[in-house]
Amino acid sequence: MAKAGGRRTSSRSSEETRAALVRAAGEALREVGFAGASARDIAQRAGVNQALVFYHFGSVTGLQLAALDQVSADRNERYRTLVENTGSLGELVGAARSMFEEDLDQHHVTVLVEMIAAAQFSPELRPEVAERIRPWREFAADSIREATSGSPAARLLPPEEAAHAVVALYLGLEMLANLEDDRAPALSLFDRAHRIAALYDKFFGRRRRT
Amino acid sequence: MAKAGGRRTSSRSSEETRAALVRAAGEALREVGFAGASARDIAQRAGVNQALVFYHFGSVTGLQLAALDQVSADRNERYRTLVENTGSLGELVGAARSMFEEDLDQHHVTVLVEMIAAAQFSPELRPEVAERIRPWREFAADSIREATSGSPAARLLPPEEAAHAVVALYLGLEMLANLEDDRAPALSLFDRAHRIAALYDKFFGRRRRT
DNA sequence: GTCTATACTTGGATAGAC
DNA sequence: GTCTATCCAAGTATAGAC
Repeated sequence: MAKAGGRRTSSRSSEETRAALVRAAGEALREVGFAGASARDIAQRAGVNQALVFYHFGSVTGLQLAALDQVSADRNERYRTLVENTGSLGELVGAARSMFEEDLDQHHVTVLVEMIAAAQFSPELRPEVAERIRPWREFAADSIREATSGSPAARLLPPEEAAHAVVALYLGLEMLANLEDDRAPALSLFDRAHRIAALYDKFFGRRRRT
Repeated sequence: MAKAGGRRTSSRSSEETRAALVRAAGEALREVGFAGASARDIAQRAGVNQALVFYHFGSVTGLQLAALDQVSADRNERYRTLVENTGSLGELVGAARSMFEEDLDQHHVTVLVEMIAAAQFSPELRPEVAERIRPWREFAADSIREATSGSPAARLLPPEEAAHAVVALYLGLEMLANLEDDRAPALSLFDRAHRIAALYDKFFGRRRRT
């Protein structure tokens, strides 16, 4: 409240510094991983002093979590806009393929995997990371539910369970693609899935409420 | 050759020391992760001096790779014995479920995930880790190929591609189960798959060459 | 809020005695 | 082959000046 009105030249930072640090932390996680994303490394990327990491975020992991937050929020928004324009299961798979490549190109999932791997051995980090994955699964469940509503598919495999599998598969495929530096196997799988989904759409579905 | 015959009391180690270190490295990877598996930590678990890590394996990562080697070999053998007794797709899925729980209980896949996550940012580690994953995928492909031979399934999704998906899914499910400390969603998926596989067996398959 | 300086810790790696 | 001792690098975190 008292901040908005007053002097501008001197207090030109704080919020900006925090943002720069979060941004730099994300970059560091993408480029040098969890282990390499030290306070010194991140601060240098942000062009600020190392001590500010602790002043603003308490600890390095605190900052890393903030970075994960941002990546999660960005990705969720992006996913929503991509999926909003889909009306059939086939289109949904197509959107997933786009997301997959985009995530590979920009190493978004790398950040996630790094944090998950690290959280495995940090009791205080694990719940935090788990919390940030939940939106992914809920979003997947919603998308699947909508695309298969009114068809027998939901009886064979409920959307919530399908979503769990989809998220796990997505993570695994990204890991393998990064590890082997080859996205072809994954893309080929998306194409298979697309064909099957199109077949599915032919029999059921495809009733948009315009 | 010259070693087997001679004195026993003094040279009682070397090979044993190496084995103890490899074993301890695996334990460390399971319990404290890649970052926590330092030369000092591992040496203490093995009950030997820290310097021996470098004498025998050149570097810590060298030792960690040796540990991954051992885990990979152990797991592959175990998988083979489990799958050997399966003749249908349903039984294959059942075996996979057993492996999944066993891997969760003993944190075998954790080791793998830690190494994959670390390899992402280590140009010399990446090919090594990738090399050690290949057997997994080949084994999965063989199993699937055999269980679906002579059926139209292979046309819809070739065994090699299915294997890629299975390995990715398996990795992802283990990661999520560890992260959320809840294996129920994954087990429920295995049960769904089992039901579908049983259905599949009813229509095709089930011709053992006894 | 931001910087400099510094205390403290941990870990990789090697030299040299045994 | 194994141990002790040690060097050096890098990292977290804090105190205190600006």
